Amino acid sequence: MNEPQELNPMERQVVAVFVDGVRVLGLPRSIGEIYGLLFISRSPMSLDDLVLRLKISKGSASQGLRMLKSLGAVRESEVIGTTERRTYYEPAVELKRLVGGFIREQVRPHLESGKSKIKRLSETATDIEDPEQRKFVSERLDRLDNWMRSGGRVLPLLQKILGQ
Amino acid sequence: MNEPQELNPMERQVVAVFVDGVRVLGLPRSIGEIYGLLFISRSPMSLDDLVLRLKISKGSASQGLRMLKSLGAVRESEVIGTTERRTYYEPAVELKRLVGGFIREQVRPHLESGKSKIKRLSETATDIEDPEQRKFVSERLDRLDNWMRSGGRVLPLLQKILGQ
DNA sequence: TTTTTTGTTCAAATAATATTGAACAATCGC
DNA sequence: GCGATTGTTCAATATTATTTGAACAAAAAA
Repeated sequence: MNEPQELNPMERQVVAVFVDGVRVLGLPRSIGEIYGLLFISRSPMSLDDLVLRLKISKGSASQGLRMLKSLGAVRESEVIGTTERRTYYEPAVELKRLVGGFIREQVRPHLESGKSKIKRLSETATDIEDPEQRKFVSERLDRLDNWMRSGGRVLPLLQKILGQ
Repeated sequence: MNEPQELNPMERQVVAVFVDGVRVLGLPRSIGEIYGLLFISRSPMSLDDLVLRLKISKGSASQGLRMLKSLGAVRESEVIGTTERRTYYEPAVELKRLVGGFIREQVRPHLESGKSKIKRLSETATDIEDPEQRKFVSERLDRLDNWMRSGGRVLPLLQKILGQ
């Protein structure tokens, strides 16, 4: 009932590509390992499968799967016709969905919190005594606000374009 | 000849916004501190100014400025009419330029190396014995390749849109 | 030439982040 | 109920990334 231990070369290299990929996105390596292995596997895998094949701890696998679920990057697969208690996972492979999840979970929250911080700063800026200084700071804060707006406008566009 | 030490509240908060911002982009905090302070300062600053006001080491400031230069996010400012030896820096504040630099330095290289890794894997995949398995792996690698292409296509668009 | 100023480099120290694993909960089957 | 299975949580630990600071180089001033 044990899984074959080692990853084969193809699996190893695909996993490496994803490990690299998620690092660019600022996500932990285990996320890339898990998603990468699911991506190149023909059948859904359980938490235990991942632990055995990737040689990571149950804790890592559990947390990694949780994050991948929240990103919409994996789904629980219906294993039909068995009295199987374990849940099996398969990767979501539509780029649109992946990008959407990343934007929703990782990008939007920062944009929002940034916007509100800047708004508060802009209000503070009106208190600055020196008119020259006040003008300068207000201008810069406006610019910052514009950046955020641009970001906000670009995201849905991104999703649209990447959905073919 | 010493700088005023502490950042004032406005400066502190603007710096904090940028520290947050660069973290999302996977860049070190010092980058955000340096750029943030330059962004909200009316006059260009030297390396020493940054060290004094941000209380960071000369090493950090030097490395941070180097990276910001490579990203096109700061420029050396011409301080006219003085026999000043120090170089002074001012921020590049055009979103287009910042996005362009980030894409060029941080995004493109990863996209390129990813593409070539996948290309190599696709060639390897043709050696897989089992036809079903070969088909599956090839499909997935194709998909991966498509993701990369989509990414490549989206970048110039991004730059265009963010350039107003 | 010697000293001072300005800035860079990089090994070591530190800080930030991710992973582990043991304890715990929940659910199933007996 | 009781043991076995599956999965979660989180404090301790390991790993990775960043920052520091001392040594160094280059160029100007004395």
